[in-house]
Amino acid sequence: MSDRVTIKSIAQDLGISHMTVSRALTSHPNVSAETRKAVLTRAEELGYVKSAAAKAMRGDGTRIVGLLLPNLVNEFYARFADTLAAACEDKALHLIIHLTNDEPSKESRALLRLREVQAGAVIMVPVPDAAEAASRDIGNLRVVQLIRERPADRGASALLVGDGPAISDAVDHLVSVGHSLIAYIGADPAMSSGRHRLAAFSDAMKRNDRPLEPDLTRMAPPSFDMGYQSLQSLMEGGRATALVCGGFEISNGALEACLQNGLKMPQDIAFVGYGDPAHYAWINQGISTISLPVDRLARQAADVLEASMADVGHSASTITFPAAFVRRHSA
Amino acid sequence: MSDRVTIKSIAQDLGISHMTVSRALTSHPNVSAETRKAVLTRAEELGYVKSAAAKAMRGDGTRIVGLLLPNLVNEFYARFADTLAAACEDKALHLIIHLTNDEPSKESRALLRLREVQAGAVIMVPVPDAAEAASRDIGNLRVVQLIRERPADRGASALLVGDGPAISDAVDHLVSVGHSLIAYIGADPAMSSGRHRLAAFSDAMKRNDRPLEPDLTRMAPPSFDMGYQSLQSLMEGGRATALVCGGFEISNGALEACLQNGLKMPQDIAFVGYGDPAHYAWINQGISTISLPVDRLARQAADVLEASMADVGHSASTITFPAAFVRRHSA
DNA sequence: GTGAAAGCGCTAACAG
DNA sequence: CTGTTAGCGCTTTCAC
Repeated sequence: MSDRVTIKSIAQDLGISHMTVSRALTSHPNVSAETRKAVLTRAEELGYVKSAAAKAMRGDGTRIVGLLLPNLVNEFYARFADTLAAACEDKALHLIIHLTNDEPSKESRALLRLREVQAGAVIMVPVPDAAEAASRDIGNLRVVQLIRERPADRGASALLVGDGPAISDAVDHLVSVGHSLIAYIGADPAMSSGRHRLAAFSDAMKRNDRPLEPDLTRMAPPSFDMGYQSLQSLMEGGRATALVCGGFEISNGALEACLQNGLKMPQDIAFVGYGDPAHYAWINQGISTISLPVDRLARQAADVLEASMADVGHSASTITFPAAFVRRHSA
Repeated sequence: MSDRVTIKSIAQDLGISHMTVSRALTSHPNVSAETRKAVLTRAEELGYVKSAAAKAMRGDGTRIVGLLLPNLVNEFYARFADTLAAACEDKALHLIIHLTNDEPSKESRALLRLREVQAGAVIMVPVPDAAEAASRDIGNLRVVQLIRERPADRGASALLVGDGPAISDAVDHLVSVGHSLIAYIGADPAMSSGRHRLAAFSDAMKRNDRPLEPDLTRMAPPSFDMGYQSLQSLMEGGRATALVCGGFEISNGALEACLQNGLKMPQDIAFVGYGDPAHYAWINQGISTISLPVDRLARQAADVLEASMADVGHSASTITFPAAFVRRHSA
């Protein structure tokens, strides 16, 4: 009773060869209608389930894809995973999720595991301080980088966000309503995304004759805590009247700090977040933010995944989606 | 170059038998130190990764576990998945996530896929209207039911939430501040969780001499939309002065409706949500809610998972975690 | 200390 | 239309 039901056991049960069973089950033409019916019926009764392991070993490929994210708590990542998982459901793909917590060692282990189960492709948010090792970890996996780009990984596709114009809009807006001491908290420039966002902010400030002040900028590996702490230290400085965030976690952390400190936005500080979780619209009569097209990113990711599962030739592509400055009450 | 690196290819490369390679790689005693070293070095150089498929086919078991959730957008599910995924990371388990959207057909397909890849166990939030078919779908998977209980699935463990006392506390509180027309929106009683929550609400009302009014209760399969619509129709009725929600999605939907309608809480309506997403604390000066111990649930889930992977004997257990009424500003 | 054979479940390639 | 053989990558069992 507890033995696995295989094509052989079905064949034995029916007194035929296992090949006939295999053919019947795979809709192969060369099987008589009645044999097929008998097989199908018996398979159903016995609760036959084909072995993915056996298929994989024959080189037919698993339909496993990996998703590496820092976490699932941040709503951006959660929404991305949600949409991607739904798409995988449709495309009959198995989605294995690994959380890296932005730690290189976890990223390495996750990639290794994925290779063990012969995942065909992986969508990943590369961890910030990518050691050289990373490119070795990917082996023959098709890689799609999300949000952040790690040029070292050759042959990887990338799904990025063009947030320069949105950040620029945010700064222009802040200046237009009278701010001149605008602070910025962002990822450290080691990452492409960190560099680009900082550059966009810096350029916009310069254009408005407000050159970057080290005193008003905070850069480090991005995290909720980093955002929280940075805001605290900024407030201790006592100069900033406005803030632009350059990262999801950072934004949530800084916002939490503002709320806990009872800061009125935009009176005490004009706040521009990063990413647009559903609840931002309802906090403090609306948090202004840089909004990213999560769903489009995820759907595109699903398409890229499927394409890279099918194609034999690497066709690394980089697609950039535009972000937008959404003005609400906090700035 | 693109051929898979196997113990055979390493063996050939080194001019030895693949068995020796296997032994070297598995720390078997009977291998000379220098052979082992040579093998290890070469394997590293070639980027050898052991085939999970081959191991699985030998009956060694994959370390795959499944997680079936309605979605990942609701913060409760996202947090649960996050904590569980982190725990799986530690336990070297592969976590495959399937979203059911509370549709029976998706649940069936997800379970089938999981059986194909020989997942050892699955944690699932059973979909509401479980046809009889469901129990057939689980095959030889170890099942851990989360939040909702489907008694039909024999031998399944369950991780439930004891929210009766918390719901009771919420009602008592509402009555104590003068409410008598208290509405309830919850899952339909077909599900155990729906029944229990309704019973708790009903009992508490009775105890306070406020028998249940059909006019003020809404029950249906739980979803964001259902919560949203139910609140609208409740408001059209114009009688309710307070509301208790009996479900995650319902709570979010009803809250969205309140906010969009510009309802002041608790003045226009005293609102008690269900589940405690981080942002509830910051919306409308704080949303009162029934708070669930997500992290404890997830950690327990991970432990149960690991236990059921190891054990041969089914030891179905049911564990109930207590919920709590968290009073904030909205009620 | 090392190797050869067998078999896990499945299908492509040949026989009949 | 149906059956036999072989082999995917790995480890267990039994030689040497």
